Amino acid sequence: MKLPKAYEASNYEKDIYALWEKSGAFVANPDSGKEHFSISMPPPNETGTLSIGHALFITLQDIMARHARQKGMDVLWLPGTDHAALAVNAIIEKKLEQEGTNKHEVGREKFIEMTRDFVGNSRETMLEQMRAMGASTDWTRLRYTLDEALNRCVNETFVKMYNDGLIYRGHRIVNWDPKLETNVSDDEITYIEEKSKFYTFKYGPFEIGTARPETKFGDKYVVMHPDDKRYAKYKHGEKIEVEWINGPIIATIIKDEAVDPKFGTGVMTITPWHSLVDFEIAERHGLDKEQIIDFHGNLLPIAEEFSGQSIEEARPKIVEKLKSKGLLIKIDENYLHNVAINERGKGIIEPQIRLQWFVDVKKQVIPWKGKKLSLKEVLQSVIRDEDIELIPKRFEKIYFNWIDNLRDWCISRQIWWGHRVPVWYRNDTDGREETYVGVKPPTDHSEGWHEWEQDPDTLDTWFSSALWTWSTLVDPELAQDYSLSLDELLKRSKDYNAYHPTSVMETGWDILFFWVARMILATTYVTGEIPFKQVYLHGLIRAEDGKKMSKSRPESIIDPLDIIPKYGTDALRMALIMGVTPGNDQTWGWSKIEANQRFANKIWNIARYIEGVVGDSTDIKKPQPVSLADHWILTNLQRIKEKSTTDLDNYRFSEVYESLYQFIWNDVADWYIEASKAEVNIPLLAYLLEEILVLVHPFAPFVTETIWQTLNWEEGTILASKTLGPTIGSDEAKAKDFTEIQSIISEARYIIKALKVSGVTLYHTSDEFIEANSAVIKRMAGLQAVESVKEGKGIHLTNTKRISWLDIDESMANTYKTELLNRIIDQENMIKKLELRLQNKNYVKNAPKNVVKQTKNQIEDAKTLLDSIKAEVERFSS
RNA sequence: GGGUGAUUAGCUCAGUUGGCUAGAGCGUCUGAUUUACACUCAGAAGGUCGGGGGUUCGAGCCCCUCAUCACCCACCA
Repeated sequence: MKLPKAYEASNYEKDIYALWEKSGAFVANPDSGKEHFSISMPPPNETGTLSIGHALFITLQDIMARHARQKGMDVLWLPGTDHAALAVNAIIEKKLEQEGTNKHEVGREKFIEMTRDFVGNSRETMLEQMRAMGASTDWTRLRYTLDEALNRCVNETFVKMYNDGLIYRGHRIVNWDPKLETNVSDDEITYIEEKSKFYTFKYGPFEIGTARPETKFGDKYVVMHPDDKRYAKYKHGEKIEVEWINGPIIATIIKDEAVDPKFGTGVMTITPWHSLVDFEIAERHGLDKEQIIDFHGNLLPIAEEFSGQSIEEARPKIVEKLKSKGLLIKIDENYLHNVAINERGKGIIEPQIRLQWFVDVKKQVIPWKGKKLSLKEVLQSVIRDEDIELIPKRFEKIYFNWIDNLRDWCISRQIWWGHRVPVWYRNDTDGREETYVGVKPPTDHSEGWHEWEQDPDTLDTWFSSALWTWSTLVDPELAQDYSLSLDELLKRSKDYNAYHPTSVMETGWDILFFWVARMILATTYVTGEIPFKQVYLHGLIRAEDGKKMSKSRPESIIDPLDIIPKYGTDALRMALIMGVTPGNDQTWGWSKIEANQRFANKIWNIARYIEGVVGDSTDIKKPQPVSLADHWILTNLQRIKEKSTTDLDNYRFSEVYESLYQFIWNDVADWYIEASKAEVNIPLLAYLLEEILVLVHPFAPFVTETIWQTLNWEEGTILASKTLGPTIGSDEAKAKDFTEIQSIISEARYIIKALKVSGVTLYHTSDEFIEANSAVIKRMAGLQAVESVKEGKGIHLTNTKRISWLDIDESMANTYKTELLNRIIDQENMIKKLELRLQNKNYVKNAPKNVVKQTKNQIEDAKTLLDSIKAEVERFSS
């Protein structure tokens, strides 16, 4: 025997993966003439190692890819990694900090070099981990967001948007992170609730509230709602003199509807430089904006004596000063408010006005379905018109809500790691300035002008990931030819034409806005096509206690690399699939892993048994059903194949997994193989094994391929390349007969067990059916014998119409009699319920005919059963 | 403030457009067995599907409402 007793995953997995990779089975072939199926792998951030979340998405996508291959499609699953600008930058800066230095000391060039080394190592580790997970990706098409061709796509997109007026540079309020010294987008911010002091100050005739007195130095506008009757006597634009922190100032009255009259006193002063709402008020009325806090979080000279002090240092002193001037009215110690922090790096956000690059989401210049739409409108249109389907559908509502709140997208970042903004500036000696926006740096040197200098900023990571579905399909060779326009480049790229739009995008719902929406935005704009037809959104994997896995609780984190060597990749994959549903989080459970390690071993042992039976048989190629069990298992196989195909097409992974589990373990192992021990059909066993291996392969690729390779029934083939074929025909009536055998066996087992007897014989009165199947019944029910007699006494089987009884003394059967009496009550209740249903005229009138017919059949069956149970009880009583 | 999801067996979860007596894994209990597998087999117990109301011949599933938990978005000076 070639297969050892138990499946030890770690002995095989590496070799199996190497075999697949060498075979080229995962390499897409656009010229194959087959229907194409393509998925872009969401490129993991190059920040170290893969997590259990990555393991989940690799498993889901791998099942999709392998399933498509089994249907005979040409599959491209394109792998890649993301440079993850902000996330990586934060890691490097932290490292520098630990080494007692910072990015300014090491300089931009050295910093980027360090980062390159770091991501290079991360990348290698992560690609190995993807292989360990069994990812059937096309490694010949591996991509990286900073590849030259992808970088070109980024620049091309930027330039195209700039020329269309969709990208502009402007002084706008942004979310400034003083810690990482960059701004971040609205979506990268999270809020934490904090208790802080809320101060009320006297401001001329008004009372104003604030949690941030240190921003108030420049406040010279006092704003109230135009309809607020309390302040009707103050006119818009009216000037009043008020005593303030550093002496008297002239304040101007502004009426604006942004003020909530019910909040506090209904009056506020504004700090346009450091608050979005204030900024917008200032914009509406053309007011001055003044910076109070610098980009490191310290006060500027406007604060006079407090200049240069940090926020934390200055705040109490400022309050003290206002108090001493008699301007402090009260302090609320228990004020709850939300503090904005940067998700990466956790710096506290200080809104600041900065000169930044933005994508205009409202300008209507994108040709879409014969109209000119804005980016925002295109985003809405593709979902509303069902060009793109979100799975589950409920995320559409969340998606629309996000778009409704969408503001212009700030795409420039002040970090060093990433795609440089493709814009250059130069001055001439008279101080005039020129700007150049282009895919490649400008090369001209004009008389009287200084050299061109590139904009120091880099682009938001999501700007480059937004192009991922198509930038990865651009031919890298062609991309070096800058005489080609982007349109021509796409047109001539074979992969782009074959694989775009991609079939499905599989990713976590947590990056629906960051990534999915932005891919739609950028791709519809540049290519005129949607990036994908469907979006399958998976949930988070929570720790065993139901809480999020978090670095602050290291014990909560499950590392796939700890699990794989011990339990095997297949066990991990199936544990992740068990009970998974789109959009819902799942809780980690060790019992799932253990259950699936056992399942892999079960498959192994089924193979091992069949291997032994098949031995050196040569005619295993012509399987035909003979016994009732043969027909039954083939009928079930047929059903399971159809079901798993449609279910997988509809992304019902958990259901497919579960029905395969039941089929293999219960039907094949516990019934069919056991029955085959009484009546063997060697070619059919071999056929069945092969079919099972193919069916489970997408879920458990390693154990199935290992079995296939070890058995080596078809020299030189690999299971990963096998397609699903038609099932051998079977007779349904015979299959149904086998279920009757199952009833006989189950009932016999049950009685024997309940009465704790052994060495029992089953008698029947020359019943041909039982006679013909006596070997299977005897073996599987654990009987001494199955014999035909003219008459006799014993405990009768009630679940079958065949007259048969077990050779057990009726006096032993009191326990069983109670059981029978209970079953009589059950059956009578059931019949009553069903008859009531039939008596209901509306039911008969409205329910589908087959449902009504089913009910009638049920009643008949129940009555037959009831009669036979009653007869048995009678026998006991007499 | 607006929105979403969850609530089904002791635990973790499935349950497709409403239609057989609501399922699985783990756990529990009772037995069996040593050449496919103790990573096994046979069997059992365990659920008024969060509460209330409604629609329907029929509701775990649809509608209303309440409760608890989790999450998302917006954000107030």
